Amino acid sequence: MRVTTSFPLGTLRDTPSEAEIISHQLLLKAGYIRRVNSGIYAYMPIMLRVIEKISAIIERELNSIGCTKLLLPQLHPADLWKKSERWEGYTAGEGIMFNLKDRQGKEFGLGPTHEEVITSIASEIINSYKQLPQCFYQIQTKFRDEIRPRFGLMRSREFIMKDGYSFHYSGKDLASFYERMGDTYENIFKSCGLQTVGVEADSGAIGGAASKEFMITADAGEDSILFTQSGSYAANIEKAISIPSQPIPLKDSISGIIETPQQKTILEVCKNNNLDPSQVIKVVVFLAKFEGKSECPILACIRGDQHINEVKLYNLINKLHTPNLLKLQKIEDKNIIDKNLVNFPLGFLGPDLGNQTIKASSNWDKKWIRIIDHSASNLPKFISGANKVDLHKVYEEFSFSSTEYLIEDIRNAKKGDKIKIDHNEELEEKKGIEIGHIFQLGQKYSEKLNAKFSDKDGQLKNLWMGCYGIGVTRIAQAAIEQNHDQKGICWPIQISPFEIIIIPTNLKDPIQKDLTEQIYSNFLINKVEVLLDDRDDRAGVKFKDAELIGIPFQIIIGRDSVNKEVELICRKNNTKLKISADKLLETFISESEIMYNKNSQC
RNA sequence: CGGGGCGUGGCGCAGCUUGGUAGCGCGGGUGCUUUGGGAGCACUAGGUCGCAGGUUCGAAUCCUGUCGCCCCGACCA
Repeated sequence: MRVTTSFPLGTLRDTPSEAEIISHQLLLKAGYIRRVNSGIYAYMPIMLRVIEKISAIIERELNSIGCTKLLLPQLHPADLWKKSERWEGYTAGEGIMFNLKDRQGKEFGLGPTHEEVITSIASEIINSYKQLPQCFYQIQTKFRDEIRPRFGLMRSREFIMKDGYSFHYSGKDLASFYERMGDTYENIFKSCGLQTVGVEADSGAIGGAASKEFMITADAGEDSILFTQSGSYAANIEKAISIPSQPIPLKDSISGIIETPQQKTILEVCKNNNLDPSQVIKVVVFLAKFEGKSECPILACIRGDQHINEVKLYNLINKLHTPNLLKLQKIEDKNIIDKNLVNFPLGFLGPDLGNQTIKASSNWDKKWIRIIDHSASNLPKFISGANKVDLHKVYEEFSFSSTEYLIEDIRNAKKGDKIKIDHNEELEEKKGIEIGHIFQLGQKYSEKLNAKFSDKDGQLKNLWMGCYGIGVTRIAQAAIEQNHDQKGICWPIQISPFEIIIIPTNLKDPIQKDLTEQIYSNFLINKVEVLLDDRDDRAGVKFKDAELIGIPFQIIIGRDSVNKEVELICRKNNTKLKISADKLLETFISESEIMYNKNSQC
């Protein structure tokens, strides 16, 4: 490709002010993407090459384990989503599915994910266990009406994703395929030249049993991951399970009511009364809103030095109740409290708060759902609110197991926690960018969409399903977050738009020009992905642009052309090799091979 | 949705307090010079100052409304 005639670069001198994180700034400045609207981007030619590189790697690896590529529609009829009971959750309120009506008033959604569509189609073509297992995938634009799009392609409203769906005759077959897919994902990311970590994950709105996320570690990441140094454990903080530190026992001498005027937080209570947070149980109130408008108030209790994990709490409540849980929110708003609760001493709540605090006129359920975390359930003696303003009290021999309390894990694991009692390894924390996620869906969708097959015994059974996503455009940006320097992008060669860029420093010099053309055509003939910067610009401009766009190798053709000598430069570590033009191709091939094999090290 | 910030040429910004011919740097075009690290000189094109009302002889500037974007949070794959 020639910059002047077929491949305009569109680099910018200044960084557009809208970009905050480095990878987003570089994508814009180096001319890879242009913003069209909030969370909507055009992929420029140079970006498309990166996308196609990543896609090709994904296709190669998935095909190697027998997956089949197809292309599904983006307009999804509402009926399908109503069958899976996701329509309301995905469109109402803060749902993320764009939706619209056709000229006849029929409702449609723009596909944010494709479980419904693929399941309904698979059920039509899969009749017998003999056709199983089967895995279909596509690489296509997804639409999500994110509440707040941000960081360029990291969280955009329109993005390219590889999504795959597998079908099985048993949970066991699904589980083994899921493991295989996990290995394939590792290969894909390694083939892209990326460092990733696989972590246990919450399965979120997609639902299902096991799920694993693949993260690129980077400070700009939106997720927190907890892991042990040895690699024996790694999980998203939403899912991570650990052992909390030991509580400090309360003194025997303390008992009865404690006056705590204006002390509404754990910290204030501890500071003023010489207590440790681990001696306190905090009571947090939530409201669960279910599909069909029913609402239940929740008392969630946890040791004072720990934090409630709202994802765990959400999943727990969703599991316990039949209508789908739409929303879980903390009750803090005074208007809501006044309307639904009476004698409600917020800030001084204890675990024995009575059901009579819920007003008869409220449309809430008239009974608190009571949940306590393991960290607090067996404290023999603890401090908590006395259910009266400005008072706390010492609870002794309060038994959660004999009351209406559910004892569950609703706690955020944290840095420094141990993962096993007899083990000294402590959890560490890092930020990560989620680029892949695999799920064992089980039979959730096949049940709802009536997707059945005949088993060996002739009985109709629900298909077992898995689903597997990779954020293609997100990988591209995350790769930059992981591979850049002060000058610009340093692509891993595996996903770089070109392998090499030729920079003639002065095209008016006929010797340089001839040598440039000769080298360029030689590279083309030998199928090297080469970009020729044939602009009539000063050398400095071309050097800067080449560094900015981040192609791993540069050939500088300059003064030494008279002697048929050029320079070969490695973008990443800036090594320069002065070399005869005759040996250029073979040197490049061996150098680039090293780079391909060594995961983008020169 | 709550809080904060910003809308002025392709990009980055000044001008607004105190109303009076719409500016600067970069980028674009033409010409000459220059040519290994974002060149110099000269000429040049390009803007309904987000939009709509209002105040005024006169509004980028003041007032009201509205739309959009960015950041933090809430929320969410």
